[in-house]
Amino acid sequence: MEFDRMSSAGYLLNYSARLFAELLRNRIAPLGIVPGQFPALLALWEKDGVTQKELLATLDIEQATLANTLTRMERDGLITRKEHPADARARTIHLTERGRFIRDSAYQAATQINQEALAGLSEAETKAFLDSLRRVIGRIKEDEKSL
Amino acid sequence: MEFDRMSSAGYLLNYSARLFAELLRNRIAPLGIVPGQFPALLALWEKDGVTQKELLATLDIEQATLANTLTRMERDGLITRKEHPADARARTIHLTERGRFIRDSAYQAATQINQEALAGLSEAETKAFLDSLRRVIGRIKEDEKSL
DNA sequence: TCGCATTGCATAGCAAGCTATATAATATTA
DNA sequence: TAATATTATATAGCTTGCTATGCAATGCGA
Repeated sequence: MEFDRMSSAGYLLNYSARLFAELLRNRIAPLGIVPGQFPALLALWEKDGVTQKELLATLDIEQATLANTLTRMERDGLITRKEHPADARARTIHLTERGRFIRDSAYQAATQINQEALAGLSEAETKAFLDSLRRVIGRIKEDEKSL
Repeated sequence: MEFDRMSSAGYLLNYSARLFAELLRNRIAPLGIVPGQFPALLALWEKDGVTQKELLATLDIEQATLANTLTRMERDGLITRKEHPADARARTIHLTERGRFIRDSAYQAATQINQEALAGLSEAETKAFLDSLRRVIGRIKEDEKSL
């Protein structure tokens, strides 16, 4: 009556994010990776051999979340971690051969999912949609600072 | 280079959903509730005394997720569960006084958050944005069926 | 250079989502 | 009506996010 979920940006964003994640999960399962590993993989495909701290700086998650994700990625044979040559606290993160190998298929999967999910929108609508998303994100991050 | 997160609907949706949830979490913390309880509360404020199955039918989550959320809501003193008069397998779900009491403040908090987060968009842009979200959701759910 | 602050990472513990499976009660059917 | 199927809910175990905290190594200032 008074609060319609389907008119609430917060609700719609949560729901669509879950649907997207599910789609992606199904699509990349054959590659042996899961959605939470995607951002870290993207970053490592760009630049390998970095420390956790350097990797973290390129991602929008918390340090503890990344540490746990990296542990699972190591368990799954996607990365290895070596001692840092100069700082015994740090470790450098390296893609395994498998981690490197799946790159193209993973890109393709993600690109396809985005295309399919947005297939109902025109090119102009898609542009506006992504732009609105970026502006909403920017707005919330501004807001947070002023707390 | 080849895959820019900030142009990926999936990434932007995940990120904005997390930011929204964080905002909501902070805003409703004083009420003693958390974001995951919101949809169930909305439904119960509309109609109380229902079974888990009836409640589930109005939500977009899985049965097991709801069962766990209800257990936490009971622990937190928001609901109680009574034996169903006619079916010993089922239980009816009832808001406590506290669960009923926070209704208006919770509505207000959610409404405010939506407004603030969308404050950078014009009315027309907001409309288009919500409409795109609903269309994307619809599209993915269609897709899923044909798997 | 010794002591303290900072830094890099890990761990604990929680929420909220999922799938798969268990359990008990009810309903159906041979 | 006895055996079987279905239904309502709960539980186990996983991921992905979070905050708070621990711990060891490094860096810096007196």
